[in-house]
Amino acid sequence: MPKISEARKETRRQQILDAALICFSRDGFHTTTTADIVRESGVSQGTLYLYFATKEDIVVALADERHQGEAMINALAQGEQDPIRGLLALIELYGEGLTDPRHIDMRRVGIQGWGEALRNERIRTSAVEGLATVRAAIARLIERGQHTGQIRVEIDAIAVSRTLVATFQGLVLQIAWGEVLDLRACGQVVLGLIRDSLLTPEGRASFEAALATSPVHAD
Amino acid sequence: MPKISEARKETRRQQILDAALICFSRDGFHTTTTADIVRESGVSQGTLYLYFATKEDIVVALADERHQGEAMINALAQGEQDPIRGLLALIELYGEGLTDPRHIDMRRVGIQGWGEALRNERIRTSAVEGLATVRAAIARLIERGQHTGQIRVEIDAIAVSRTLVATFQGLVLQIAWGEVLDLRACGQVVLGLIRDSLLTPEGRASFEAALATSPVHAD
Amino acid sequence: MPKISEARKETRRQQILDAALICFSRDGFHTTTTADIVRESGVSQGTLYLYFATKEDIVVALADERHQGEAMINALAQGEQDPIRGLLALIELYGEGLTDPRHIDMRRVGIQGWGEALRNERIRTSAVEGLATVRAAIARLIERGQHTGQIRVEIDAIAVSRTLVATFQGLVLQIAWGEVLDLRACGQVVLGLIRDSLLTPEGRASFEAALATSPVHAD
Amino acid sequence: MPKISEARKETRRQQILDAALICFSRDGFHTTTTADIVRESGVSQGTLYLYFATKEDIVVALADERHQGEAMINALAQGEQDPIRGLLALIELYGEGLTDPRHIDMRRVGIQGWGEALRNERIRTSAVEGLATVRAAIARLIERGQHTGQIRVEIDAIAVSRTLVATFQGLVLQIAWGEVLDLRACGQVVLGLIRDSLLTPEGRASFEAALATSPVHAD
DNA sequence: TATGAATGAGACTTCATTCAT
DNA sequence: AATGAATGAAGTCTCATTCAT
Repeated sequence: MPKISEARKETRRQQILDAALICFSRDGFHTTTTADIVRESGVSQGTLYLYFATKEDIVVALADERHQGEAMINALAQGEQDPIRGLLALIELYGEGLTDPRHIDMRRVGIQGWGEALRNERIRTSAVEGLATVRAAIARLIERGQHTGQIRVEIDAIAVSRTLVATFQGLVLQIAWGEVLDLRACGQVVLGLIRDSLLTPEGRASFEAALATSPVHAD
Repeated sequence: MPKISEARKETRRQQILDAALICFSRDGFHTTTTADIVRESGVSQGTLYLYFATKEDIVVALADERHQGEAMINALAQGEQDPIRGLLALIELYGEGLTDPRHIDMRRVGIQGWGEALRNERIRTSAVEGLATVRAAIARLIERGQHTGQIRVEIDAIAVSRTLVATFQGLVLQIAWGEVLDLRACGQVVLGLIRDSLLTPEGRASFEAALATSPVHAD
Repeated sequence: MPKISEARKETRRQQILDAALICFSRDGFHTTTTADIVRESGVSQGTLYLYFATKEDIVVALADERHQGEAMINALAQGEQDPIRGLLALIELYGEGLTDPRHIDMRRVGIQGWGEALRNERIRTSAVEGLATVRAAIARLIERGQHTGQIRVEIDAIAVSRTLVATFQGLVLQIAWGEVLDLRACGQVVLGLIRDSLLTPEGRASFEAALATSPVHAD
Repeated sequence: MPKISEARKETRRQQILDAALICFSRDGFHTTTTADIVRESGVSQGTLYLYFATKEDIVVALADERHQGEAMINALAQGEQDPIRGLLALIELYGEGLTDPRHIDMRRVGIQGWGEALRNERIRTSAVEGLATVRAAIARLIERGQHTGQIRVEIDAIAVSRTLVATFQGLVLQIAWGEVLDLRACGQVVLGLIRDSLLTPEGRASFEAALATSPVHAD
């Protein structure tokens, strides 16, 4: 029987992760010391190691946390009946996530994680799974669109999904660097790709209809 | 009159940078110790600091070196008379650079640099300048294409260039992670965007002609 | 509530300072390594830096510690009702301090500090304050003696105090160098200065009386 | 037969010592690097070691150089026929040396040397010999005064000479620390000691006569 | 469960000295 | 005789982790 309730334990854990996110965003994984996290979180040095075995575990835990958010977003997109609508919903959601100030630390830490993932098995696994989840969601939407005749059958769903995700990743990076970019205009470029390159004439009709009822406008 | 020729000095410097690139690619900036670089390069601890004042200076020097390569590639692209041909040349060159095994360490180190750039002024400057160089080259090609009537005038050249660069960045990342992706197919997606979304009917003629004489095939 | 009592903490700190004093006396500030202090004190490298932020801080702390001892000695001297007695008490105390084997390391380190004080603001401040404290005590005794008519009014109290302190400093140095000197005889020279050059006839009476009840004999 | 003339060699050597003096005065022995001396002197790193085997040798050479100056001063004092005049001449000369701006670096380096002398045999030897030279000169003057009946026979010549030198040392220190002190007044204290405590009535007559023809005035 | 003092391995950097030219 | 690039030992300080309380 635990002396401390499961809920209280989770609160503590989250308290540490929140602090770590702030530190990592500000100073990077390696420059951040456990002492920094301790200071930021208000727990003691010893307590930190009661919840995480190593500093690396904190990094991994944060990577996994990001992942969860992505899974949620996708579920949302798959819920759409019309695959074109689903695609647009996904783009819109990710587009919003790109600039939402509440996620700025997450995005910054995520970019650091890209580098870590090159050499850290656990982090790469986490990153690649996140990538795969989104990619699969997009690919499935495209395949559904091909079945419904809205998307051209000769389109390589995998390649498109990879490319779209790549574009998002690059935009995340540029925004995090403080580049001033017209995200709306970039979104139009992506929508242009979909409309002009992917869709069949029937698909284009759904596309226009979807845009009319969506905050993302085509021109 | 220097006892050691300027050339010899440059060789030494490069020797250190080469070693550092290998180490950084393998272990990351922070995990790599100066002792590692010393071991890899064959120079002594003291000599290392004869050529670079701090470890950070080595990182920055590598960032700047990458940058130079990019400037060269762009000059190449601007040489093309036909803007569409120039655009395709750029895409082809970067596409090749994406998988060229000689640059694998550079790409891995570059990705680490993305994270550093978030917090290190000198590295961000270097990274952002590299980005700007490529972006500007693409934007100029597009604008030239708009003047020649090959590219639709309502296209936002800046947004397209940013988006294209973003896509490249994302693909660099995915490839570095060891993701197995059909780069040819992804290239087709990008070419599709250009052909279907950017070009005028006249532009499309140049496009087909250019592809016919290029290693990147559309079908 | 601290896990470790304030007293225990102070003990640790003193333990380090004691070790440092021994090392500095033996090897000098610059030749002494933190490893030496660690070895001598029995604490670990890490612990050393838990109590002192830098090696220089240890040096400064030792300088300040010396200072405190001096303040105490002076309070003692000011307690004397008769200024002549006070003066003699001071001289006697300092004379004893000159050869007391318990303070040998302090004196040696103090001399090193004289050199450091030339270039180190914090150490100079500490040294100059110590000097000023003693000087002021002597000057005040002299002024009191002038008011009571025991010391000639045309005497420059400040100059005398400075000169007396200077003499002490020089003797400290010579003794530390291992010079074999007859400290009793040197004391007589100083007493001679006071008796013959400073005192009024009335003062001389107190002087003789004071000597008769003091361990320093004029014979 | 040397390739380089003895004179030119000596010039080089002095050039290095001059630079070292400046560096040591500014930064201290230990903080000064051979690179600093090289920079200040204009010779090369290699050349430095052509003239001095080790950095310590430079320090010792400077200590010995100081020493020579002292020997000269004393010869001057011993030239005086009248021992009282000689004593006053010595005091005057040293008093001037105390503030002469041309010797400021020498005094600062000398003070550093006091600390080094505690642990470095060669430097202590040099320092102690310098001290002994001056002390002996003063003692001899006093003994001569005792023979001529100008100085009281019960005076301990050794103790007085030690005490006088000590006073000078202390004043050197205080001045080097930037203490604002009335050197004239301090000189009067020392003169007072001599006149009131050391001299016989006959001696006092010579004393007054000497002062009248000297820049150091008693009243 | 919580604390925070203690640890010690190891990182970066400096610098006196050497030696090939 | 003169140079200055090269060396590598050693120094200061940091920090992830442990453990007695």
